[in-house]
Amino acid sequence: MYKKLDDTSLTRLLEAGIDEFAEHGLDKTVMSSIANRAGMSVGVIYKYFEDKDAFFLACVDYSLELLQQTMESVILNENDLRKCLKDLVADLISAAGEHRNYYRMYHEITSGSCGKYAAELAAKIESISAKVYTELLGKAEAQGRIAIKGDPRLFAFFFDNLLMMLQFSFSCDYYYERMKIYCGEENAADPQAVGEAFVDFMGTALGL
Amino acid sequence: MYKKLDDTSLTRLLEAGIDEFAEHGLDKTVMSSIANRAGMSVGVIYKYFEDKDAFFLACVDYSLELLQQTMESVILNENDLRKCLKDLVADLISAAGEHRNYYRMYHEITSGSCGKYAAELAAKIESISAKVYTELLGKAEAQGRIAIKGDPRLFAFFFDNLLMMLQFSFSCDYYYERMKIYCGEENAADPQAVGEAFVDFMGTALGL
DNA sequence: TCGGTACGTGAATGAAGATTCACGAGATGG
DNA sequence: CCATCTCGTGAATCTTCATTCACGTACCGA
Repeated sequence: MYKKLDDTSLTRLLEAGIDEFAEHGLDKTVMSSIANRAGMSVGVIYKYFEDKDAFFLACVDYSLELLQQTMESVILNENDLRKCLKDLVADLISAAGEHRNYYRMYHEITSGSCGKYAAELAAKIESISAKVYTELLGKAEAQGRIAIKGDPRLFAFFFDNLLMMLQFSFSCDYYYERMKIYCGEENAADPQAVGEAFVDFMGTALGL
Repeated sequence: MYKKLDDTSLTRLLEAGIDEFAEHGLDKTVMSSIANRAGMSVGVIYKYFEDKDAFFLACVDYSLELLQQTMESVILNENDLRKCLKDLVADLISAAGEHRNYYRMYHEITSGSCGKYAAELAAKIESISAKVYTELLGKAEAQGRIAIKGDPRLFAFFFDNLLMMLQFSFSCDYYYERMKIYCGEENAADPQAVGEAFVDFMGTALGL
């Protein structure tokens, strides 16, 4: 039963890969399960990709593209800093819930077994978020609204750390459990509430 | 060449396990390399532990014990809140550099391939840090020194998120690369400077 | 319609590594 | 000093995949 791959099939394959990798991690994922899930045969993966690692990296790229789209759709249409921040946080938190697996992929690459790609991947991902935060902080400074003590890069770093953890907390098992322990089930079940608390927290830190 | 395991040998085995797991991750670590590194034979691991997973979990427990010792040695002898915070941060950051591998183990368990242990492990680890932060926040409130808006658990959550990321940044490859990108090489090479910036940041957020 | 090519298929192959187990070296105790 | 038991050893076994490749179907151009 031969079936030619149309142009959407590659996408289907990548998505199957993302689902499997997000669920089991790079090493525990079995190539033939990915093919199964995508409704095609293992061999085809090797027609398009060098090996498992290369395929994994392609899946990472694909999920990053989607994350990037999410981020870019957020920031550009607001003037009020606080509202801007609020929207950013709300959107990212709901994206984390909706596209759980893309964030799991993101988290997966931070793990030890991707060590050899650490530098390369960090550079690739940073280019996404740095853009957003530069813009955000730029606005704030232009408005003379914020009081950052010291190196603004460190400030951006802390901010992104927090935001990243929030996203992981709503997409990865371990961090979700951790959040429940810290904040209680009620809060963990109410992403928007956590987002608002975070905006308040950042508001204070920014001296808003 | 038979050699009886004295009481320190188990420790040696666990430490070898931690080193290997921290370096390669759970799945990529090879059991016989661990035995090699510990100077004994593979078989012995299976005399003491059910299987690879069980051994890994034992290694996690052991590294958590050591992390716990670090945390407990910090907080107890200060009255001034800001100094207390400062010491905590400085100590945790240098611990992250010195006991890199314990933190890598900690990070390893957050990854997808440990999914089935997520809840169990989160509970175990939370019991360590919650104690410290409860104490810290308790002091602050007693002194009427802080102005926490909203649920204090969320505040503790954000605080720990930040601190955890700082520790990962000084111990795990990916996060270290990321920190360099955000903060520049100079800052990444100067843990104490980053720690101080963080204390300032938290100081503002706390309304100190 | 026919010959030839392109490409998906999935069973077969090979490697890697977790786990086992028959062995024998030390310990113990009489 | 011997008999017996304990327990570490590491080569052999057994599984689990990643990767390959001989095959056959669909497509294309003539």
